Amino acid sequence: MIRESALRAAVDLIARQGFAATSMSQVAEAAGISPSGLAHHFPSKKALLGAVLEHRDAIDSDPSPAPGTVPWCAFDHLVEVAGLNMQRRQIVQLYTTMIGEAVSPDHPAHAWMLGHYDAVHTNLAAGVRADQANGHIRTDAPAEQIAREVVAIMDGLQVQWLLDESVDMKAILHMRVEQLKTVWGTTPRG
Amino acid sequence: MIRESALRAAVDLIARQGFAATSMSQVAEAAGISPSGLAHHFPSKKALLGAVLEHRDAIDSDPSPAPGTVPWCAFDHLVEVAGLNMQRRQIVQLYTTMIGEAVSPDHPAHAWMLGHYDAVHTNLAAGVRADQANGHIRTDAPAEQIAREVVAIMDGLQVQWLLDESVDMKAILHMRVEQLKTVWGTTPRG
DNA sequence: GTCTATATCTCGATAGAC
DNA sequence: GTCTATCGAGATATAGAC
Repeated sequence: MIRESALRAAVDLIARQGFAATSMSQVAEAAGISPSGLAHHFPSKKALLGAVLEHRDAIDSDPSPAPGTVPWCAFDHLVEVAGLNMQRRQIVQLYTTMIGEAVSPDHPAHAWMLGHYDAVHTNLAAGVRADQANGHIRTDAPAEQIAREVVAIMDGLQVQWLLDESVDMKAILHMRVEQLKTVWGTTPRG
Repeated sequence: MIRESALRAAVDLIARQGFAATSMSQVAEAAGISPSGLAHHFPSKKALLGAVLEHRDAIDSDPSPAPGTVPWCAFDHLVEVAGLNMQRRQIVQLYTTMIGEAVSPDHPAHAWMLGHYDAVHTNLAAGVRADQANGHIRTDAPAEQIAREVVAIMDGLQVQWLLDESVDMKAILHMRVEQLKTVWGTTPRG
């Protein structure tokens, strides 16, 4: 499918250069078609960006376990995602580049960014509160702050890993999650 | 000075839109001069970016205390910087936007970004090792990982704070640093 | 030191042939 | 569904008047 090869080209170029610095002509050339041929599938640059973000969300589809069953499961899951990310540089680079650009309220991906953070942050904070209700986490644990801190580690490590792939994102995040368990958990741990 | 008002305009625009999305004409208009007048002071867009990064580094000038005197002093200092940053949105926004763009090896600010991370990371890791030598930090503490994690928190929180200024960067970072002291410190703590 | 003027290029988007 | 052709706008950069 031509549409899909164009989408692949767009993901690659936007990941490496950012959205603002990537032109429709570049994408068309990388996909092996003319700019007008590309315009038939994606009538505007924003439409192309929308498809790219959709593609990213599909890959990152977070089948996060239901909270409340296993303590800290949302955090353990994030550690696994960090490990997966170390084998898919393109997606990490696309994400990091996108976040940097979309901080601006006028950016076409700003709404996407707000939704992304709301979803991730809400998921982690809810996980803490569910475990607090089940007695697995101390009730004086600051759910909001813990969620924000772990999301920050996840995002910040991706930047460092893009600059130096020897950075072990999974190990560092794992270390932090295990410390959270000992500091705020109620279950005795060795 | 016209050069300085142009620089202020460039900082403002690049912070809000990013470097790639900002044009020389925009900067000239915001500074109240013609594009050619701007070109006299900054002969190229890269030259303008260089001055902007220099300006940022000057403000962020990290008079980090000498390591080895007070335990965890480099980390306590970072907590203070997080507090200061909550009162200078423009600099935080410029930094975050710049990081996102400069991940690409071809970006004109890529070398600046590598130097920045090397400096910050080296500073924190050296602080840990100095405290280990003085007996304030357990010798089995992973200095590299701790440094990377704290830098990640600092960077990641700035993104979240830009989206929602009610996020207390200083409090969250402070919480983490205090936990590091209890987990890895040798000095007894209440 | 700041301007006008211009050169050269590329952008995103559209119209219409096939 | 892909192409050629073209639009108008805006980019960086340079040359030269004042």
